[in-house]
Amino acid sequence: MATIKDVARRAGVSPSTVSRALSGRVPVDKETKERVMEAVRALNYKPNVLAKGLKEGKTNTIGLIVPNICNPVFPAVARGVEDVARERGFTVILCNTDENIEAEKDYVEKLQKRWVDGFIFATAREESHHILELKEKGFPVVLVVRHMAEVVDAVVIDNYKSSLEAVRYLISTGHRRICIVNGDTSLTLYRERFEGYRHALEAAGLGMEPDLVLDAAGRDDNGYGAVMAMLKKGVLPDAVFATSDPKAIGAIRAIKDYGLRVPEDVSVVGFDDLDISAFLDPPLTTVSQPLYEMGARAAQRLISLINGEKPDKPQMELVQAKLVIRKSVKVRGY
Amino acid sequence: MATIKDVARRAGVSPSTVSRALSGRVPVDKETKERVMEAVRALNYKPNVLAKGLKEGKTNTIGLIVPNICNPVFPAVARGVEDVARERGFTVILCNTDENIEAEKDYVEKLQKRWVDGFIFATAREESHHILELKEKGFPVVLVVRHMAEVVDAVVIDNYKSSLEAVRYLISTGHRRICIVNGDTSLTLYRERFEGYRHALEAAGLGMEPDLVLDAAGRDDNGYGAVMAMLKKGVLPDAVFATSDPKAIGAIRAIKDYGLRVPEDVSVVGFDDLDISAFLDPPLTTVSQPLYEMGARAAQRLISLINGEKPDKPQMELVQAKLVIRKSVKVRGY
DNA sequence: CTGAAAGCGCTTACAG
DNA sequence: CTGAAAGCGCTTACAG
Repeated sequence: MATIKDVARRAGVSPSTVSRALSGRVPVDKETKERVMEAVRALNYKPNVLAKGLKEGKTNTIGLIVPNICNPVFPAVARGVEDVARERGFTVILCNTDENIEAEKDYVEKLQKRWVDGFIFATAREESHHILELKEKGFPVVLVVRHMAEVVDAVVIDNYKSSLEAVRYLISTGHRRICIVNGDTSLTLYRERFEGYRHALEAAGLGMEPDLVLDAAGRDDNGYGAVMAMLKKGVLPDAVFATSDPKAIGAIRAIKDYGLRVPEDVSVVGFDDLDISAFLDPPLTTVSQPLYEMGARAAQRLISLINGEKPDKPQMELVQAKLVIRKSVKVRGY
Repeated sequence: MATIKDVARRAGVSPSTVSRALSGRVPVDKETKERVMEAVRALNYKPNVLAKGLKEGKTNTIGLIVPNICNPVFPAVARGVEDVARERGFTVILCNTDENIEAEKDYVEKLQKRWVDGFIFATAREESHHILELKEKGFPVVLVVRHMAEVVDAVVIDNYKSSLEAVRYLISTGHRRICIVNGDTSLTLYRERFEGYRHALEAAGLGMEPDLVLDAAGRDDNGYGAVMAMLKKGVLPDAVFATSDPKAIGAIRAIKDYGLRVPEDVSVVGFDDLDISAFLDPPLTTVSQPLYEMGARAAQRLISLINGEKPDKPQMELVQAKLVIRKSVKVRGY
């Protein structure tokens, strides 16, 4: 636990000089510097980040707020964040909020007090006023996966377009009765995916059948129940568009348990492209989100903000999602 | 950004008194305390954790070191850690090391210098001398998922026993040619799982066939290739014991791609019980690891250590894993 | 180029 | 019960 004083003593200089030699921002006599470095090595000196942070008012730490790291979308995002953070000398604090805004506020308050230099939120909702407040206070904030209006920097995909494209693909392969298994529509992202679905149908002159619009909005709801209930009612779609891969997995399970085949009887398209999705039965055709890249970019952006870059206006970075075609969709010869 | 001085001024007392009123550890006049609390509220004062940490030599922060949060075993562990950490007023820093010992050492060195009060490692290997060193220095350390000899506290399952039980189940359901798809045997945990396999076969008087011992040790190797290669060689097991669920998924995919059915032709048992495993086709029979609980217990243990509890000797906490029987194993009427 | 001093925001022995 | 002082380990204007 050598301190700067120990190093100074050993190198025969003052602590100030040690500090300067280490910072590199101030000219220091070459030979002095060498002596300091020598002592640093000998003592295995590591500056105390706390003291440094207290003095400088920053800690090189960022808070990453996710709904739940167990939701398979977020590990890759977190990994992207952490990789660029580390590379730039930052450390990341992981916070799970379970979509609970009060819990999130508490967390943010706790971390904010000079603990953390900025936040990445993967939890944004329309009601997330605390995020706006942070931003207004001048606190560096960036959003990922979910965005809020245009007022806060965000790294997201174009959910509307991706969903539109996925449903168009289903239509172009001969599907006419396309069911959607949607998530929590209090989230913009799921509303956008729904709009993509709606417009794709509309553009093809297909009406939207209320019976084919399913909900799987709960925390661990993967749509199995909703799809099974639909089937049991005798409603038979020729395709299911699931707005997440877990929901696609739930839908496939329900279809099979009901005694139908995927994709021969019902095609299924997912959204996410999780690691396992290529290994499902059948391998899942799905919208691939570049989750790692989104995390990485969010971290880059945040670190720029922390380093004092003042962009004229918040920027919404769109990263490219793309439909990955595997085997869960049958080309129907209508 | 009110500081303790602002509060003191407003309450008409000294900063020392504010500090004492807030700590609760020292008697303070009731009325004075009220005035202080009043001022705290009015100013929305939050103590600066950095300053506090600098003074007290602790930060209420723990480092969680995992190989890769994208490996689906770790999110649940992380969640368990974070939940109990938060409850006890701690914050968790997430570190991914990709099994790279040098990267890990760097990380640990960086965090150690009073940044972090203790570590939870999910990355332990036999070569992890730095973990031992930390421990020897008196730094609070606990291991989770993987353990090291008996010298460091750890929260793990009995991998040998769980694996033994799984293979016994396969034997008791009439399987005779049981293939194992094993992971990286430089990890104790995979060696233990292998031993369980070996002993179960031995106890049943079944020889171990080298052709049925498969390796899927690489980072993203889920065994698809190894199983497919075996099948193509004309080696046909009646069951596959996969030592992780991702490997079970890879094995199932390979078996099906080869034109065989699961479980009619080949049964499959996994290990982990991931969230999706119940929704695979067929729903996977697998050893369920209580990952969340393991994380939670590891955090409890670590926080006890941080709070100065000095157990006579390191403790290896065994949590219970259990075989969950679903539909990927066929009872064969031999 | 370098040292002595002040200060970041707290806590805690030391007096009273 | 309470205040003034010292100190945690750094950094950085201020002199020289």
